[in-house]
This record gives sequence, C-alpha cells and structure tokens, in this order.
Amino acid sequence: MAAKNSDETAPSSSRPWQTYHTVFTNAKAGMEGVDKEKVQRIVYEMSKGSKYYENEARKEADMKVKIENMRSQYAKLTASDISHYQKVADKRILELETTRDLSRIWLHVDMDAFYAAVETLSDQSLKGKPMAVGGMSMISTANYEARKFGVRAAMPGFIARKLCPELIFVPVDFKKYTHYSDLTRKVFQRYDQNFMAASLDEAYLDITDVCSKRAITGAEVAEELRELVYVETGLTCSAGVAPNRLLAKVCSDINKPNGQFILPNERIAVVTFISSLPIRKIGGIGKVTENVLKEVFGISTCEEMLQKSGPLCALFSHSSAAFFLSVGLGLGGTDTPQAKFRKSISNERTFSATKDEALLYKKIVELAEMLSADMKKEGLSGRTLTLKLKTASFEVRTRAVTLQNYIYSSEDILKHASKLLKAELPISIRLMGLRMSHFREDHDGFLGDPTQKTLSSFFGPGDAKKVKADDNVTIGNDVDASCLAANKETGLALDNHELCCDLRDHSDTNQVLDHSSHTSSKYCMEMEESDKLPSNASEVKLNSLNTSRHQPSSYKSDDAQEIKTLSRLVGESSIGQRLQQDQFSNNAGSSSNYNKEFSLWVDDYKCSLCGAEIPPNFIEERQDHSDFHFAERLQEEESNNYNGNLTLKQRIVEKERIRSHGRGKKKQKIAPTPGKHLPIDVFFSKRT
DNA sequence: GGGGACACTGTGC
DNA sequence: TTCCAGCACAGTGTCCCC
Repeated sequence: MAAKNSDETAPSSSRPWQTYHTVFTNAKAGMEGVDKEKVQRIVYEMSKGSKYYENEARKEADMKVKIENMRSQYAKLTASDISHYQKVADKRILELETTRDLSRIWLHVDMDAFYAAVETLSDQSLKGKPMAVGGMSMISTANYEARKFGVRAAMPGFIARKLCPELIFVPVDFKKYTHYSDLTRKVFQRYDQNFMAASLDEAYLDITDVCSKRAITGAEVAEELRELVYVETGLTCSAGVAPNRLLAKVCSDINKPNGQFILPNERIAVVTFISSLPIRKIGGIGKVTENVLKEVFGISTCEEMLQKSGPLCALFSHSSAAFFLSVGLGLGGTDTPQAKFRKSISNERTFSATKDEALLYKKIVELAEMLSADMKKEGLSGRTLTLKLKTASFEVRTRAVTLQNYIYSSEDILKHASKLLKAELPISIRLMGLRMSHFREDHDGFLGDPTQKTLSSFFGPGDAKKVKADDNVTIGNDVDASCLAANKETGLALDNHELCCDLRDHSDTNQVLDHSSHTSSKYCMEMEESDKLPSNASEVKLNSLNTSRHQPSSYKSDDAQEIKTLSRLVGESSIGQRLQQDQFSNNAGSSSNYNKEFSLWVDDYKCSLCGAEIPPNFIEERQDHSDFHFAERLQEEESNNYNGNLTLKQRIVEKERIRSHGRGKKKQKIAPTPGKHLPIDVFFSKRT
C-alpha cells in the first residue's frame, strides 16, 4: 500500500519542499515504509503561500538565528574555557551517576492508535480501511492503514485527504474514548494502584512489587497485562519495561503495535541501549532542540550528549544541561511523585480570522462562560487571567493580569478579559483563548492534603456537591477510574522534563500571601486617591501608565458599562500610553555616561557582583555586563533621588497604589541584562 | 538577590 | 468544498519591587 519513492533523482534545487521541515515525516510507529519525500512534497505544496506557511518560515528563520548565535558562542570558547566547563560537566556527571536507581521496574503502556481503534470496535466496517479520527481542519489520530500513506495525528485533514484520497474521517467522540480508557485503567490498577495516567491512552506503572510478590519478570507482567487489556476491551496495546519511566516510554515504542520491549535493570544494558538512541526519541526533545543539538554540537544520539558534556554545560542553563546529561546517562524518574494538582485551566477556540469587534466580543463572552463553567465544575478560583490571541498571520500573543481577588464567575472573568482584549484592538485574529492560573489552593495549604481540594465554601450547595464528586483526587486504595481521569486532568500526568524536575529542589515555594483581604473599602479609597495624585513626578506618571496598560485595574464600578461600550472605546488610549513609556525609556537610556573600565571579574570567569560566569574572551558580553551593573547603580541613585521628592503621604499612597495595581507592562530595558548576549534566548540561554 | 508577574517558546498528546 | 486544534505544563528572559 505504501507509495513508492519518487523524485529521488531530481536535483535538490528543484525540490524546495526539502527545506520545509514538518513533523509529519518523523518516524512514528506504523510509518516505516512511508515515502517521506512524497509526503514532504505534498505537505509543502498544500501549504506554500499560506499564512501558516509564512509563519512557519518565520519560525524556521528564528531557529536558524538561534543556531547561528549559539554556534558563534561555541566558536568563541577557548581551550581553557572548554577545559573549565569539562571539569564542571564531569563533576555533574559523577553526581548524576550517584542518583542512578536500578531497583525499580517501570512499565509504560501505550494503547495502539487508541481513538481509531475504539472507533473500529464500534464500527467493524472500518476494519482494514484507512481511517482518521478528526475533521478537515485537524485529525487526532489515524489507524495503521492510513499511516502507510503518511497520514498521522496533528495533520490537517485536507492534507491527509490529499495523501490518501480514500481516507475515511470519523468525528471525535471523547465520551467513547473515556469509557474505554476507564476499562484499561481498571486493568492497570491490578498491577499498580498508584499508576500514573499520562493521557487517556498511556500510563506508567511501577511493577516492582508485583514482580517480587509473584516472583515473575517484568516481561511476564507486560505480557499478562496486555492480554488482560485485550480481553477487557478488545483493544491492543504496547508496553515497555525499564528501570525508569523515561526509558520505559522509549521501550514501549520499539515494538509497536501490539508488542513489548524489555530493558534489563542493569547499568551496562542501559548504557548500551542509550548509546545509539536518537535524541528525538526522548520525551522533551522536540524539533527545535533536536536541530540545535545537531547543528551546533553535532549531537544525534544520546551517547553524544556525554561526549559533548563540556560545551553543553558552557552554553546551556544549569537545568537544561542537567537534563541533557541525564539523558546521556539513561537516567529517568524512578519514584512515584506525589499527586499534583492542575496549575491552570484554559479554553481556546479557532475561527475564521476576523477583526469585527462585535464578533470578537461575542467570542470572549462565550470563552468566559465556558471557563467559568469548567472552573465551577472543578471547584477552582484563580487570580491570574491570561488572554491568548493568534493573529491572522498565526503570531501568538498572550496578555495577562493578576488580580487581588480570586475569581471564578463568568462576569468577573469577562470583565477582566474584556479589558485585556480592548488594549489589543484593533486586531485581526483567528484564535482566542482564556486561561486562569494562580489558583486559590496554591496559597492556603490545600496542596498538602489532596482530599481538601474542594472550595465548597466558595459556591452554592449545588456546586459544592459537584466539586466533591469530581475533586477528591486521591491516589490510594479506593482510587477509581473517574478519579484517575481527574488525576490526568489535574496534572498527575508526567511532565516532559521529569528528569530535570527530579533534579531540582522541590521545596514548597507556594508561600504567597493571599492579598484578597486587602480589598477593603479603605483600600479602594486609597486607590481613588492615588488616581488624583498630582502628576508632576514623572515616575508616578509612568507607573500609572504602566499599570493601566496591562492591568487596567482601576476596576471601578462602571466596569460593566465599560464592557458594554467596548467597541466604542477601542484604541482610544493604548497608543498614547505606549508612546509615553517609550519616551521615558529613551530618556533613561541616554543618561548613561560612565566609566566603562568598571572591572568586576574574579577567577577569570565570575562577576563579583552577581556571580554570572562569562569567559574572558567574551569581551563584548563582558562589557555589556559591566555596563548593566553600572546602569543599575545609576538607576538606583535616580530612584532614591526621586523618592526623596515625594511627601510622606504621597509615598504611602503611591506604594499602596502600586501594590494594589500590581506590576505594569514591562518597561523597555535601559541597560543590557547580564548574559543578554550570551547564548541566545529563552531555552537556550545560559542562566546568569 | 530573591521572587512575583508577565511574555514567549517548546513540547507532548 | 472543506485549508494547520486544544489543552497543559515547564523553562527562560525580562522587568520590577522589597
């Protein structure tokens, strides 16, 4: 059935699709015989010229810049730098090696083409035919017949149909999948009552105790469990058995579908297994990281992570480097983590791109209502609301506001969401989303006791009842399938960087004060008063502007009216505010005229002020760094001078006002931050 | 300097 | 004909306050 290879002899210049990197040609179970070139060409031809394609091209270009920047940083490392970081890396590897735990046996079970298999169970006529679950815009999964054509999950339906014209589309039916998922979980429970559901169709089981109690091997458990799942559901699954979850997950993919792979709990077996393993097989290493590691360091296999450990430690942050080294050693999570609770809840909807404000407002009303309903169902209230927008050109923006009070009602959500949206208008968007985070539970000690997760006091009796039914998220003997489903939803699922996380300090940092009590009438009066402050002090003005930009949180009683007149008010103030902010920033930025010989380096590498490590020959970066500290000092002095000009009353009011409004939009930087020019941005930057 | 808030990116299913 | 999702989470940078 698989298409034959085509175009292999054509010159590369006539094959522009080769430069269009999609995820659709990556190895996935059931796609071994696929003509990747053909898939790539069709995807390219159906995508080129579209806004989506242009955005992908932009992202690709960004990635290239990242790679180039990192390459140049890498090239700057001298022999002595490399030697320095090699010592650091060797020490870290030794430390990591001591954490190796070969005493546990983990089993990862993954249902085969789950949604598609369930649909085939309920409609036998689909058997043997190429089928995808999803619609024309996106498909969720495809059966193995469809995969032979290159059709796969997360592929737009219209492209899938082009690849396989006979493809049958079946709409998604989560109710059905949840039912079958529950059945599989009842089986998993027999082997590990605390098993970790990673999604509807995946789970991790610690089978150490089962193996020892019944004196059977991991392979035998896997065999038996798979058979039992088949008997109970009629569905097949694949399994991987290994000393940790990271490896078990990799193993379950090896003999998919309906197979299993066992990695013995021996160091030599793990090291051998990992040595030739492509890095992309590791959960947490995606397209971008794979490319960076390959292009900058020439790393393709996990073993090479160790060979390049010095440069990795030199150019990546501590946690990223630790993750890579762990992967190189074949380490992964071996403990059963405590139940985690969800950290955010969100919804988002895609629609035809529009800039019609009435329509956008209608969307935001719907989203607010949906989010509120979801929050009530789970007994949540939160104080950080994030608006997500995807522009017509696929650019994603997020705008957030953190409130004094915890909210959950659609009215409250809408009130604040509307303000965030208003600040972005006019805009043409194709997706809008709302996310709530910073849940109340984070702050009142409920984390320690999962059974107290409810917020019944917050809601009426009806809601409280619902909360109780849904939220007794306990991992124990009485755990049932619905609870486990909830666990998945609440984040019991494994995270992508579990290795990283395991290495970090897990001390509870949720010691945040609940500021809700601040919302007294006195406080409101002070806010009002602060609004009337004389605006002769430029910084007062600035703060006011900043806060009103992203935290338009004067939150006065006429909010409802303001929402109603959203469209009318569009764009009236934000531009002016931005201009004023920029003006301030520029003024501040131009004030620096200081001694650039400011020397602060100790031990050749370390900044004596902040401890940042920058190699000696990174002259420009070092200069920027010392500039930064100098500017920081200037700023401090200016700020002190300014404070001195305010009366006591003004200072008190201003302090209250700032606290109550939260922080405003970020000001433009007035001096380079330490490490700004060090290894590029975000994930790839070295922490200072 | 630590940490909260915000913006953005990367990842996986 | 249809034309690239929805959700959750982690990590990092940046700005800012205490």
